[in-house]
Amino acid sequence: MSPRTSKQYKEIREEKITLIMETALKHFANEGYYSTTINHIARHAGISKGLMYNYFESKESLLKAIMHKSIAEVLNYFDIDRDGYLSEDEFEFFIRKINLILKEKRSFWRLLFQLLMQNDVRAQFLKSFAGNDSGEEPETLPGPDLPVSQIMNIISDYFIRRKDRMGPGYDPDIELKMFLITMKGYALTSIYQDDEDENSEKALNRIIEIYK
Amino acid sequence: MSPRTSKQYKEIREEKITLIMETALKHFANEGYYSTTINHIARHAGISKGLMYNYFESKESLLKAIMHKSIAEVLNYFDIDRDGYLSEDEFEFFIRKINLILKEKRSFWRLLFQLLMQNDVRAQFLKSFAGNDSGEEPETLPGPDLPVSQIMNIISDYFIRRKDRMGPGYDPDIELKMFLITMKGYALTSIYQDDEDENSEKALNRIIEIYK
Amino acid sequence: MSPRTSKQYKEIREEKITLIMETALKHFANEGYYSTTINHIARHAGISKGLMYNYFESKESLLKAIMHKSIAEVLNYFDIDRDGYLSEDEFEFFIRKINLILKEKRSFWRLLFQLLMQNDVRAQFLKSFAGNDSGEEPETLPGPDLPVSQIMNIISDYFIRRKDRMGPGYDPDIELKMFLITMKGYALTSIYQDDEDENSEKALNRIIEIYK
Amino acid sequence: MSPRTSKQYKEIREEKITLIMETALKHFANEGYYSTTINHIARHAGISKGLMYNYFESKESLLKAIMHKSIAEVLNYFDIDRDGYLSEDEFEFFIRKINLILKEKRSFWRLLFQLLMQNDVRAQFLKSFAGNDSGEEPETLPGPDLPVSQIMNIISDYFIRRKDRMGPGYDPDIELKMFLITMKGYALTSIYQDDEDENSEKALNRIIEIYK
DNA sequence: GATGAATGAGTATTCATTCAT
DNA sequence: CATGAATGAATACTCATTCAT
Repeated sequence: MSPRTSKQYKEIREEKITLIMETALKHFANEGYYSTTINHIARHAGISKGLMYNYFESKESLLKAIMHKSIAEVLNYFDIDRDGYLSEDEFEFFIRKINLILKEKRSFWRLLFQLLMQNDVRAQFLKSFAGNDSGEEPETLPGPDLPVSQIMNIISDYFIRRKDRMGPGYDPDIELKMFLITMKGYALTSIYQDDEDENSEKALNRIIEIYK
Repeated sequence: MSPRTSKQYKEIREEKITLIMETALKHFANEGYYSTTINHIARHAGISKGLMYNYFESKESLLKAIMHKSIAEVLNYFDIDRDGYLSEDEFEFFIRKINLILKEKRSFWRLLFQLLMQNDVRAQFLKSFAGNDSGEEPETLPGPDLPVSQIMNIISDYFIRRKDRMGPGYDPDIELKMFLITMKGYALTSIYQDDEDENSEKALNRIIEIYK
Repeated sequence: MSPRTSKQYKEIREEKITLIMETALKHFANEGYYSTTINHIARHAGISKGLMYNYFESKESLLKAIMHKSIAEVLNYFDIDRDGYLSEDEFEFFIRKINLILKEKRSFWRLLFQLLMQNDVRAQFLKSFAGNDSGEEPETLPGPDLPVSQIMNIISDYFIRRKDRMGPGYDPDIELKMFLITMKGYALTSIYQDDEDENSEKALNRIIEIYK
Repeated sequence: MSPRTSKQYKEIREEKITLIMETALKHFANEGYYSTTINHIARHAGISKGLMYNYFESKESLLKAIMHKSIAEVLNYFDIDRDGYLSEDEFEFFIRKINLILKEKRSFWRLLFQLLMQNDVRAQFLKSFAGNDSGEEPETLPGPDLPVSQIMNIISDYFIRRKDRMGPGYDPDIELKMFLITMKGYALTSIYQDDEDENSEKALNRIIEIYK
């Protein structure tokens, strides 16, 4: 009956925080942020409503925490701190990585897409990301300074460099735009597809074939 | 002195119904269905809360009415009752038409995308459309018998026929899938783009170039 | 195309008033006063909502008008202005008359019973009828000075006089009370009985047999 | 510091549920179901509106819960599981018991009578009780299998057996009907009588005298 | 007289949030 | 740290009543 050490407490805390966030993310993503009640989350997480408020100030701050964390994980995944140069093989690798992360963090992506569809939320996101000349790919919430624009720059560079390999009439801006459109469509298709599809795999290969 | 004729009443009614539906659509699309209150809609439409309920049974039935009408308009636009054959030029025309309708009915598309992101709603939509082998492009609500699958078939045929013009290694299934992915990405980009972009026009031309 | 005479107008007015009151009474009685909406009444009477307000100030005043009229009719039926003496045959006649009027004005009675079950309404009724020693049989609404207590007195007298015919141990107060209880029960049974029942007839005869 | 035990929680819950139901019953009975607002109930119960909805899904379900419980209590009171035989003394006991329960559960009876006066509600009640040849004494809501018809049968038997003690010309059907009418009238009089009346007591004795 | 569109006060209901234990 | 009873502001919805035509 000795009291728990503060280390144990910390573990419990973190465990619960993770549990709450994961449960919430799943339900936010599937049933929608507004339709998901705190009660619902608490029940499915097997905890009490009150406990949630021990860890998160409000429903909205829970949402923000989830987005923060997810975005950080996604960006981490891309290991951005590199030289900023994308070789052809790295480009293919990059796309395949996106594919993986789409499947792995499907709930997050669903939630993100969902949130971006509301004007006020989208506006807030866009403010968090300067350097995005076309408003393409706004990615986050009141996040910290997130290097989305860095990624965008690297990709942009890739398409500019690619000009050398492609024939005349190649317009990097258009190709970049087409690539972004395609990836957006691919993402949307992927995260709302319930069963794995072999055609998806083939489509991904085709995308690589076209834009590599 | 004497009461209005029933024709006059009908006109008033239809005018108000249109006003309400358009106001609601705009706000549902921009602020989200759940975030938009009936009060908000009424205020912006310049009418009272009560009047809305003279014409629509509930907030949800208002939503359904909007979706019904919009879907009907969109499908009408495509003039489905043709021979079911899509020539190359018709294909281009078709894509350009989609582009126009995306811009013209932006609010509807925003709302549709938004709704489709919620599992239960999406499920309902998908049930309304049989013959859609991949679950692609589910389009409606408890709509009437809607020819979305017909359109899908016509497009599918187009890509199969295209095999003759393309070299070996051409896979109609994959090309169709790629086309759908691209159109989805294009649509998503288009309806959430605030200002018109010349690159969009060029991207559309590129899409036609690639899939024609 | 000559304008209607004021006499014709009056006829129209009275016709409509009757129509509205009868329709309202029917629905108040069957679905309850609160559950019956003005719309409902208007629709079933085949008139507009507005017209109702030409003739009645409010829903409540419509109710009061109905009760007034019905009560007047019922009292009329009893032809009170007699000598105040009830012979044995007149007593039987009186009971049979009640039976008839219960069946003829079933809707009114249903409504009356219903209203009397609400404290505030009942209180208002009781105030309208002084001279009612036991609070029994309160009968009306803000009616004019209605001779319910007169009737009560006549009946009371009847039971007192009856003492002579009955053996010792006969208590007029108790017999009166029993009679009132029985009639109340008979009324309740009668007005909520959908199909005519031969036993009802026999029960009525039994009541007469007992209390004559 | 530590949360309440689940036993404590249960107690609190049950206490509040009882409080809400009793408050609601009182007001439903006196002011009528429709005229009684949730706000009104909450205020008089000294709780918030919201709490009511923690325990009851809706106003209607609160009503149903009240009826269920009351009916169960009333039936319990009659201790139905006996031999199905009613002796003369038991019959007297039975009537006196009814008298007691009328006074003890006055609010319930008022509410019941009130509800039975609305066609749709009455219809629902009647469906809950098969085997009731005359539609007399319909007693409940979507109740469980309630032995009202059992009671009716026992009473019916009593009146049939009584034939032996009574002279010729005795008709059990009519006597039963008369008894039911009388009891209905007695009940109605009793539950809407504000002050206790010695004549009531005498009337009850008279009823026993007549039908024993 | 007659109509029904329009209003808004009132009602039931939901749900994030607080807090005593 | 943990619980769930309790709150009340916000929201959808109803319906008697008004009024321009």
